[in-house]
Amino acid sequence: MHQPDHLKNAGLKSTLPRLKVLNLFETSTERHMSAEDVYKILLNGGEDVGLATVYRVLTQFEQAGLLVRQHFENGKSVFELNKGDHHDHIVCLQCGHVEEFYDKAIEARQEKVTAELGFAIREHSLHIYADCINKKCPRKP
Amino acid sequence: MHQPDHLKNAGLKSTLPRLKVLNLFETSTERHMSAEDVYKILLNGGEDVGLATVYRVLTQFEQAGLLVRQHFENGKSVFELNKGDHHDHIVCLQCGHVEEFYDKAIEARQEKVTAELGFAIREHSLHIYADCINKKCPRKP
DNA sequence: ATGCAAATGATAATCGTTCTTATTTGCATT
DNA sequence: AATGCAAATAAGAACGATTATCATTTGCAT
Ligand SMILES: [Mn+2]
Ligand SMILES: [Mn+2]
Ligand SMILES: [Zn+2]
Ligand SMILES: [Zn+2]
Repeated sequence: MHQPDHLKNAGLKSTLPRLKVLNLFETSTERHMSAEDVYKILLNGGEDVGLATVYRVLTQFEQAGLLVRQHFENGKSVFELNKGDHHDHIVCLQCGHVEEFYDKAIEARQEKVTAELGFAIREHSLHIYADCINKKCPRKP
Repeated sequence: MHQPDHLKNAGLKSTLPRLKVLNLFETSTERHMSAEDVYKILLNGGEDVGLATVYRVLTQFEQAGLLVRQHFENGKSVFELNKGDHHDHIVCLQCGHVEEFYDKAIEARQEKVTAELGFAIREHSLHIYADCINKKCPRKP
């Protein structure tokens, strides 16, 4: 789907580390990954990159609009491929599984409430923390 | 409003640092303050406490239900007096001003959406980032 | 093939927060 | 009011996530 061109278009040279990181996001089953996640997965896959480079590249991809950054409550930034949409997140408190959702009614009410209070809305984050009733919830630490 | 008894009731000895911190939250015009905020305000007011103590006390107050912790996007924890309610936040991107709101419709939709996806909702955070149209928005750095 | 700006990666530094530990304090008991 | 002691404090070390520094390497236009 994404090709090296995407990097060029974003004004980024298509270097090995950047291609590795982009490829990981395109092929991984995990949509939401932290810098540490990316670093470890690449290392385990025999691809070695520097941790500092991973951080740098993730930020560049965010600025280029390739990735979107999320701030969950565990203190670390999590990134995901930019699908061009907007969605909110449900995070399982037991296994960390992340589910995405979009609710038109919620979005509309946010606009309304914010406008009524005299603000011009720019962005928002709605994070729901829950227990997934999934029988296979693996209770990841 | 709160008295030393509140500390005792929470199983906390009424020590000087704890009384200072509690009093600050009760009298400050700023409802939402970080550990660093509390520490600096007390110091400027001639009350000296250790920064580590501020962190410890804030966490204890949170556990005792006296304070509520918020995670905004700047990476630092922010605390506010527990009014016993639930509310969400609008943060001005220009001046940092925090406005509180509660919208029954949003809360209801969250329950519904989450249940439909097979989760049992525990908590959530909704943070709206906006520009306040306030003429006196002081554009704090 | 050559040159060079841009990118990398090892490491140091920073920031918010927590931990460690010697000292002090609240407070119940004489 | 003096004593005893568990609990709390404060200074600084330690920590985890992230960013900055800078010598070396790489992509890529010539
Ligand atoms: Mn997502
Ligand atoms: Mn609030
Ligand atoms: Zn789960
Ligand atoms: Zn403002």
